[in-house]
Order: sequence, then structure tokens, then C-alpha cells
Amino acid sequence: MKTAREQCEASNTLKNAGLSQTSHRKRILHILIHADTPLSVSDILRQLDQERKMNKVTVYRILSSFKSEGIIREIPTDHGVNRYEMACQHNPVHPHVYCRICRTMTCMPPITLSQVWDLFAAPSDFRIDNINVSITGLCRTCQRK
Amino acid sequence: MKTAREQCEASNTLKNAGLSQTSHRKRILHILIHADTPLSVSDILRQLDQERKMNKVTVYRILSSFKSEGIIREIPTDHGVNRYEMACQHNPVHPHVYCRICRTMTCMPPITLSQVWDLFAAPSDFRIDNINVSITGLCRTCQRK
DNA sequence: ATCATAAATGCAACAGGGTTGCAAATATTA
DNA sequence: TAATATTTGCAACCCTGTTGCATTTATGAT
Ligand SMILES: [Mn+2]
Ligand SMILES: [Mn+2]
Ligand SMILES: [Zn+2]
Ligand SMILES: [Zn+2]
Repeated sequence: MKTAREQCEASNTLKNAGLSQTSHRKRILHILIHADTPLSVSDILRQLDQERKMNKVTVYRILSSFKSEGIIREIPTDHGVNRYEMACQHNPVHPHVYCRICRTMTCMPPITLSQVWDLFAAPSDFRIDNINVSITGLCRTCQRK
Repeated sequence: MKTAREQCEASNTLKNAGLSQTSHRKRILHILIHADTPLSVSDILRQLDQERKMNKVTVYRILSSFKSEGIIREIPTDHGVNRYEMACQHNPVHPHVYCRICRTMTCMPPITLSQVWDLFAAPSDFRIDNINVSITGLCRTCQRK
């Protein structure tokens, strides 16, 4: 019997999703698991390239497969740059605050799915894949400028 | 004394925002006021071009000024294409459902700002400009394919 | 109205995120 | 090991959105 934490590790995550265990996928997953804020593709490429270059097309395709399998969440921003975070048990759906100047994105405490459901009352014939709550504005630092 | 409806008309909106009354701005505002769903720049250009062409840079700049003045809201999507809707009295903040296949965006019933505030508990030192709730998934039609 | 000044628009060129086709490399299975 | 399917890299591309600059249009004072 595995602990919950173990099940969120890279190789288990890939196994549970039915994805083959390539080194590329594990490297990207490792970065996402250890991130404390949602990452853009540029962020991920920058981290990868410190160790060994990876083609950006590969990163996009891997993120796309992770998204299809529900391993990660995609969070759009006002600036047209998507960000990605783990969608595992330890990271339930939650809102984000996003500074439109420095483009810092910060995770907020989670809300329960039932709260979201009650509040937003999505139409019953719409199949929900993803609920994104994004609060854009100015962080404390950027308010001073 | 003007009625509330009159205050949301194009020329009044421009006057209240302190923007000069150019024909370009009025044409775009007219399109947004009569839209029943948030529009992309392509949507707006397509409608404009049926009558008389307008340069896309002009459209972007006008939307940008409208956004700065709080006349319109900008709604990002998973596909990196922003959409725009009026932010007048008759159109309070509300969530949207967005189909990731046909890319249809539909407005949902409004929630009160205090509900959002209580639920998301944004940090007190963050100055909120915009709260966006976006529900992505499949519309009824696209579920059948 | 006339002129001076500021603001708005069009055009071209560009930036950056993201995608597609195809060939080469790697993993999987028999 | 050999055959097959999947993954990766590369180049070229598409699309949204931006920037610089010249031209046009609006504004405001004389
Ligand atoms: Mn988060
Ligand atoms: Mn709406
Ligand atoms: Zn900031
Ligand atoms: Zn659809």
C-alpha cells in the first residue's frame, strides 16, 4: 500500500495515467512537482536548459498529453501566456492572483468543488473539464511604482 | 435626468470615460453593446469589415483604452485569444463557460462581488482589477462528436 | 475661419506563443 | 533480435498582439 505522497511522484503519476516513462516526461514532471507557482513554457524551458536542452515542441506536446490525462491544469493569463501546475490530490482546484505588471502568479487557498458548483451553477448539459478562477490586479510591490 | 439605459450608450459611455468621440471608437462600442457574448478581436474585425475596413492595430488600441477606462472587461481563454465584453451597469461580473472545441463562450448568471470576495479571500495587499471565472469543457453539441 | 498643437489612425515590420509535417531516434512488443 | 509504434528534434509556419513612424483627423486658441 502506497502513501498518498508516493502516488504523486513522477513515475507513479505516469504509470497511473498510462503514459510511457520517458526521460523527457519525467524531467518536466519533476519540475512541475517541485514548483510552488504555476509555470509557463518559457519557465520550464529555462529550468530544463540549465541541465540539458529540450526542444520547445517536445515540451508543448508533453504538456498537452499531461493535460489530456488530467495530470496538470492549464491556467490562461491576460497576456496570452498559459501556465501549468500539478493537478494531483495535494493540489485541489483553487483561485490564482496574477499581477498584470510583473506577471507573478500566486496560488490561493483551495475552494471545494461543491462550493464552486453551487456558486456558478453551470448549465447541466455542459461537461466541465476545468474551472479557472483568476484574479488580476497589482501585487504589493507593483502598487508602489 | 438620464435613464440608466441611456448612460450605457456609446457616446455617453465615451463622455463619462473622458475619451474623445471618434467614429472608430463609436463603431467598436456599438458592436460590443449589441453583442450577446464576449467577442474576440477577429470577431470585431469581421463585423467591422462588413461595413468598412478598420486596421487591426486601431482595434487593439481602442480596446486597450476601453479596458484602461473600465468600459470593457477582457476575458482570456485557453487558446490564447482574448475576448471582450461591456462592463457597464447592466453587465455585472459573471462567470463564463467556454467550449474547448468550438470555442463558444457563453455568459452565466452574475454573482455578487461580495460573494466572490468572501469565497476567494484575496490577500488584502493585492489590488484587484479584475476577477475572471472561466469554466472550460464541452458544450452539448460538441459532446456528441 | 485659421492656425498650432495634440490625439488618433494606418501601414509595415516585428515579437512571441503555439502548431504542423516529416525525418530521425527511441521505446515497446513479438 | 527484428518489426512496429511512439517519441523527439528541426524547420517552417500560423496567429495574436505590439512597436515605430508617417499621415490624418480632432481640438482649442486666436
Ligand atoms: Mn495554483
Ligand atoms: Mn459575459
Ligand atoms: Zn507585481
Ligand atoms: Zn462546442
